[in-house]
Amino acid sequence: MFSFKVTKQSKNSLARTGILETSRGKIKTPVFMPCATRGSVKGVSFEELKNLGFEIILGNTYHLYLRPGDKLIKKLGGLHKFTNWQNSILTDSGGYQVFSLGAAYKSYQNKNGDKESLVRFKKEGVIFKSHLDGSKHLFTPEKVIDVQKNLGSDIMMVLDVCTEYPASYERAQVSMELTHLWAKKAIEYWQKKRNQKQALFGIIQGSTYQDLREESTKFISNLPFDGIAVGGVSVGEGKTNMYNVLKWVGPNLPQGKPHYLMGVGEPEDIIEGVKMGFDMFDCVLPTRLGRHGTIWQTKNWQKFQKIDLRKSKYRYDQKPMMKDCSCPACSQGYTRAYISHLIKEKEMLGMRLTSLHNLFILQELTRRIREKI
RNA sequence: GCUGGGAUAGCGAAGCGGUCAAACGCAUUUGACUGUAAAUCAAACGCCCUUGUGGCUUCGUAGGUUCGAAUCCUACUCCCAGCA
Repeated sequence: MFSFKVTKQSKNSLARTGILETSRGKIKTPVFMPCATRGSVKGVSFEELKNLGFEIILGNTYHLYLRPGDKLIKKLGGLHKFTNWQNSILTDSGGYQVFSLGAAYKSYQNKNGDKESLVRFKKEGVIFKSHLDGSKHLFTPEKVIDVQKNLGSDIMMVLDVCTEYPASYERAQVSMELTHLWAKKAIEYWQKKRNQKQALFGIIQGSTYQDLREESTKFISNLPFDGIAVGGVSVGEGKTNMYNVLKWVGPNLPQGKPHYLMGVGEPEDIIEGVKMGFDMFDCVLPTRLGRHGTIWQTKNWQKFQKIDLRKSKYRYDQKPMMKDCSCPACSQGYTRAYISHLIKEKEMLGMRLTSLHNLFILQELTRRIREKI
């Protein structure tokens, strides 16, 4: 089952609160979804996620398909049973990997030292070379649904072409059109193979071009998807460009469906996204920044700043990561000095504590946003 | 005391006549990170500046050989190992 209900609409902006319901439970929106790309939110246990209040996490089709394999996961009872995470799971399609493996081809070298691309586009799908062993794989819109069915996620994403930045108009257009073709094929395939448990979201592309974004919004919104996502943002285009995209797309999204801003992000970006009518967000930043030693701080939950705990000025700093913070790390009395030491020593605990803190920040931010709306 | 081995930038450690301000690793500093090829990556790291196929001073100390020395020779100082 899948449903979405808007519970409150702000008068000042497009912001709204809602309830997303999957067969695993209800999710209050706006929501931030931590990334468990390979079936784990790096460094954080599911109990901790649950205690932080997260109701849905993200998995990745590409990664789980390669290892341990969607067939294995199916055999072991699906991703929820496999991971022991009993709340909702959204799986990304692998479209972003097409982008990130493709964009990185310039720097990729094979065994012979030659540069080669890991990705090749075709009309029916995309041929990947696994970053793990170089083996070739074909992802089609249909195949990606099959894989996500095997994973048993609650929300599936269609295969899209995540356009890199900067992209020429022609390139953005071609990518968008392929995305649309795949979206159509996906929804047709899904209608034949539909089950009652899973939902399917479409993805809008169009890079930083207003007419393309508007066209894509219309096209994707007119297909019978359960939710609408915006992709191809936070790919290096910068905040101004991204906020423009939100402005072009946000007001034109179908009101009754959940709006998902993919790959975002920074606390300020989430605030901006909510104002433009988005309900769902995901991002690797809280855990990645955390592992790299950077944490978010805020005083008023409007403006945020990052501090890098690797810096030596924190060596003697006995304050918690953030003042008056009730995250599992700060509230237990862990100091900057200690965490700084752990990070520099590459001790796992350090990364865990910073990840927990950053995840808490986003969870608390969305909670406050919901309250405010 | 004798016999070997050694002393290189913050540390470890290459180099053993020219292309050496000196590989590499660590540490340090700075920067990046937005649907995770990311517990990662990039840059700086003797001193100076007009930042360059730039200038200056370095490879235990002091001399010497050589057009040219971190690299060869001599003396000295210190370290380490074995034997007395």
